[in-house]
Amino acid sequence: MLTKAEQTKEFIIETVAPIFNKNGYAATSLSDITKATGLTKGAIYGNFKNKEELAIAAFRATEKKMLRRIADHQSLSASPIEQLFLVTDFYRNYYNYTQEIGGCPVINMSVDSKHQNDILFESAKFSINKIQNNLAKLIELGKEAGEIKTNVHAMKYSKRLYCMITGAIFMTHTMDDNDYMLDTMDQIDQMIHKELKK
Amino acid sequence: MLTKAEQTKEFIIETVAPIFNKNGYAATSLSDITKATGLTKGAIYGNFKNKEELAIAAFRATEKKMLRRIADHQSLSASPIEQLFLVTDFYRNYYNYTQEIGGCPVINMSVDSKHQNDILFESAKFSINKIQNNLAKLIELGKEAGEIKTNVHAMKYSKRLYCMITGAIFMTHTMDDNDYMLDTMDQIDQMIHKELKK
DNA sequence: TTAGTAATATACCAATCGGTATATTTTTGG
DNA sequence: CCAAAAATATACCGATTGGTATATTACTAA
Repeated sequence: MLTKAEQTKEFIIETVAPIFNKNGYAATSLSDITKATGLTKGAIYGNFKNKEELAIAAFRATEKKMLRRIADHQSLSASPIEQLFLVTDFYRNYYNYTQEIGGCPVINMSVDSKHQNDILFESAKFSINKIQNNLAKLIELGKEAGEIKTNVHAMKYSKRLYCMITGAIFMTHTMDDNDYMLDTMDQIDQMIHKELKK
Repeated sequence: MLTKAEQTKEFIIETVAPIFNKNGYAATSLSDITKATGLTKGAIYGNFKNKEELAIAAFRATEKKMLRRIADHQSLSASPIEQLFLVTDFYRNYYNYTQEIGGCPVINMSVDSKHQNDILFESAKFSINKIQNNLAKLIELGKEAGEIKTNVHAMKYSKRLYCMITGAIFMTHTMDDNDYMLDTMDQIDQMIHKELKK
């Protein structure tokens, strides 16, 4: 059972996460935070050392949820190559999902925190590495399962895929046009069929 | 001949443009601006209505320079398809170029201004449309010149190319790894050879 | 050279910033 | 139910924010 304090802490994080994600660190003020939560500065600073720590906690929570979503969707199949297709499938709905939380947390955080806050920037990089490693692992498992050509360079393709994905995320959000995403995911699916599949 | 006032105005823009690009709008203060220029608030506000107008002018200047650079590089060949290859060539050096000015102005501005400032956000979108239209025009000219298959959908490919490019820009800057860019440009070159070239 | 004007500097404004010390309320274990 | 402790609210802090009115300096045309 969560104590009252832990509940409050989680409530703050959940409430402010989309605000930080939308506005960025500098453009999110303590008054934005108190207004959104209905709490006072005393409550905020009783639960977090400072604004920076709260921003870090908020990003971590958003990231965790997102990675969980990918993992859950992936697990709909046990076949590695099918899981790759499930990843592109996940991103086909990514715009709809991230619109609600104020955009892609990884892209927003990277751009917002570069030149501003090393810890937050490293957090964004860490997220990217996790996702890329996940893709690379799927490719390796696909090789072991005999589904993917053994001469495929897993990390090279993983980076290539995620690079295309981030481009699609950015363009989709900037131009408010999910076709960028759909077209890119179709491209990646074709790539898997033609270049990865045995 | 530029009057003294026009010189000052241009000096301010040139000086603060990379600061806004690096830090974003909210994280750039008037004191950052006066410190960097060595001028006082009186001089700044004598030349610009407010911080927002200065940020707009700064972005426009950066964007203009960037588009000029692409155009200049493109003009090294008269052949449309060769010009497409010159575009990928341009982006192979893009990381080096944009590092100096604090990152890609289009990506930074889009992420920074979304949910914050409509004029700035529209400026970023406008830049993207310019670049995409340029690519689409090259494809159309390539068709007319008999270099590119006539059944190629120009705008569809233009969007696809720029989508991949922005992904590469983002990843390159975030991971501090130009391989993302080089690999993506190689991919695009192959795409031009296999899918566009007659 | 000078008078008028344009450009810049100075000094100031209220509002807000992130943060804290302390008072008050709420929760918790016995 | 009660006392100790934990959590939250209140009231405040100095610093900084974007912006402005006015004084001063620099430029320009006659």
